[in-house]
Amino acid sequence: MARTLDQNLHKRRKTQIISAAAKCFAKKGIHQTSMQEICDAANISAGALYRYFASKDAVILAMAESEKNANEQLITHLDNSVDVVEGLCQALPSIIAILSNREYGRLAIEISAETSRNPAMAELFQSNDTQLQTAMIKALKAGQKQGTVNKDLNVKGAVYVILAMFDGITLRSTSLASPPKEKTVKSFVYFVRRFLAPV
Amino acid sequence: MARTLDQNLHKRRKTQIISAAAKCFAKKGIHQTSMQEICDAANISAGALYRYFASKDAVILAMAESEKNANEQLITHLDNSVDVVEGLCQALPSIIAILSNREYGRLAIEISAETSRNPAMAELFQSNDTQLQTAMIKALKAGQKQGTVNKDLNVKGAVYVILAMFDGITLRSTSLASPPKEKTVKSFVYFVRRFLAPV
Amino acid sequence: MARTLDQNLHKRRKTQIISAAAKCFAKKGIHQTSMQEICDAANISAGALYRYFASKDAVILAMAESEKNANEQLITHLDNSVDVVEGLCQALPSIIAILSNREYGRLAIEISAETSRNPAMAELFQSNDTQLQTAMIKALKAGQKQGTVNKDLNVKGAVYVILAMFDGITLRSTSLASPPKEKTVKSFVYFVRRFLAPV
Amino acid sequence: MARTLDQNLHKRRKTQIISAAAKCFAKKGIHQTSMQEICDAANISAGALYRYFASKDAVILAMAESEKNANEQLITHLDNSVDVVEGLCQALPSIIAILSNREYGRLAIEISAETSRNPAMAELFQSNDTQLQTAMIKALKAGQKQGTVNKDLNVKGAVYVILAMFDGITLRSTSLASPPKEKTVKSFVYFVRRFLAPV
DNA sequence: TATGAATGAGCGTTCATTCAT
DNA sequence: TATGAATGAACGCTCATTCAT
Repeated sequence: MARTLDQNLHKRRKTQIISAAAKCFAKKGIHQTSMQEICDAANISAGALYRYFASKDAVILAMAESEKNANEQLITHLDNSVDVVEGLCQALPSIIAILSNREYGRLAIEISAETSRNPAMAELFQSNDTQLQTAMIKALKAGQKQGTVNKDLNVKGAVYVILAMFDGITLRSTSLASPPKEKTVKSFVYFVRRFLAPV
Repeated sequence: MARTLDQNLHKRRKTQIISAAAKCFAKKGIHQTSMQEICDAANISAGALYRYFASKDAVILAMAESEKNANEQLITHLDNSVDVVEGLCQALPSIIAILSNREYGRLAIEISAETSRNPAMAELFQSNDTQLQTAMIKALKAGQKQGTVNKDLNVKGAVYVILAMFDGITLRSTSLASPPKEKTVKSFVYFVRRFLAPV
Repeated sequence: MARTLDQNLHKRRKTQIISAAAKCFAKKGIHQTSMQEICDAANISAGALYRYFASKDAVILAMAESEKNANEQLITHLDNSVDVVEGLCQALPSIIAILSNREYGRLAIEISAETSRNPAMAELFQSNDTQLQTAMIKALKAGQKQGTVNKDLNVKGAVYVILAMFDGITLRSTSLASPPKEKTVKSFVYFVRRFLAPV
Repeated sequence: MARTLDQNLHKRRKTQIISAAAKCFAKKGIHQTSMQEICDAANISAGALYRYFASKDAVILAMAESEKNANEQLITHLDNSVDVVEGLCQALPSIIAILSNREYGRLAIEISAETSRNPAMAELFQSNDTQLQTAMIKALKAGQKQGTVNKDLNVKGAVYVILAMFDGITLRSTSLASPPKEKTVKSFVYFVRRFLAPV
């Protein structure tokens, strides 16, 4: 019982720290955020933070790990759709909404930047991405068998194109002043349908 | 005359510093690069650097400014093509090659990250992007008149989609272990043609 | 009775903490050892430790106190010998063995270093040393009466010389890679006999 | 010229830092002295100190290196004496005076403590000691040939005994309240003569 | 104009000690 | 009594920036 409480507390504290860190990182960038700022945001002392994370790098990594939820949502969505293309097209507005969320986007870019220099982050990113790719490839191949996806499509290439598009949406909507407008979203839907659906 | 020489020297020194900074930023990230590292890479003393740039932020901004060349190349290319779609499709492999260049990509991401927090950077990014958007919109509209571009296309949306794709390529090829393979490039070409060309 | 048990427990806990501390101090040095390390070595919580010792300084002092056993052994030995010189010479190999024991030596040096800065430690050291000096002086004077010790000897000075030699053995055998070899031990015996025995 | 000035400045600053550090280390102990305290004592800023020494460990090592002068003085003295034993006996009072100097002794003990845990320090100590041993062995063997040193002596062992005695003097005079008195010094002289001189 | 020594605030991290449970 | 989470000051060290030369 005490054990359970302890572990709960431990998890709660970690979550509390990670979400404080995520906010700070999104606002100021990973390397411009000091541990003290994270502590302040999480309402704990510096010493306490180090009971839960061994270093700033560990906080960064944990934050990145906790960001993979978006992917998981998308995968679940794909798995549950009867027609991949239509499923994706219907989901697209809300996917784009997530991708263009300011905090999500800034964090994604910070993580990307970190990825090219931190091996642990790179591994994490790679494995997340592979998971998403695999799920999409499976869904598209199934679609090709079903006849709901263009049979001439190079599936791997198509997945790359779509994921690049997603990443691009994230990058642009944080760098630019405003997120994609409704008309733009429609263009994305149009593109995806035209690209994936049978001719 | 002496004045001209002076100004030339001044410009050359600035360029030298900026390209040293760019290399460092790509290698270690903007905020993990110290001014001393830039000085060393540029073969200049700390005191001298500050004669050319008022602060680290000024160096960052100047570096970002110097990175807009890629855009200009693309714009020139579009202007010179008779058929936008075909022109773009032919240029695509080399565009993708540029976008997936490791140093270019890392710098682009660093700049993106900076953009969401530094107003001067944001303005710069915005203006570069608008320039590119405008050029592409113009080219696509011309194409629609010419009959080389699908008339049903929402041109602004299409441009957003294509630019997102470009940004996505950059982001993915620096975060992932390897740049897009030949087959993937073909998928991009296939997509652009299918998306833009008349039905 | 319960009281007695309690006090026994209390003493046992203290001993347990002190010997854990001694091991840590010898391994890492007093000031590079954290209270947490002592707690871990003693299998006790931080809170519990502070029920037995008021501060780290108190632990250090108690550890130093517990180290005076070596002296007591030596004193007992001297008291029991009929001929001081021969007694000492026979005991010398095992005394040297104790003095050159790595853990003992390191602790002794740590304590010495502490002694020059901590008045309580200094007092402790002084009193231990005085006790040993007194015992040796007494033994040597008795020897002079008996005729087993050189009558020309300035007893106080001789004791200083011998104790310095002991301390030197300790210092050298911890700083140097190896303890004194058998031949070296013989030299010490030769020296002591030549120094103390009647001409 | 500028070069020479620079190097002079560099050396002067290093010396200034080392002697400030030595004072601090003697007063408070190596690990209880903060870099800030050294900076304050040397009248420079933290940043400046790190231009001259890469780390606290580097300062400690340099300080230890600068302490080997005492040895060198002794070696020179031995080399210049016609009769080793008499030379040593005459030098003994001033050697003991050096060894019992408060700052020298405290530093020596700090260095000893450090030696058992820091490989670089151990190597330094070892090499200094070997140098001194070698010089003394050479001098004693020459003495044996000359007839001024007891021929039965195991020279290596004798050197060990004498050096242990020196170290012991250092250790005792810092731990104890007072340095050895004149009578004690006489005992040392008596011992050395009796130990080394021919029977 | 160029140099590089100097500054000092601020960084990530540790640890003796306290105290709610 | 025992626990171990929490504190916060202080640590070793870095770095953007300044300025005497």
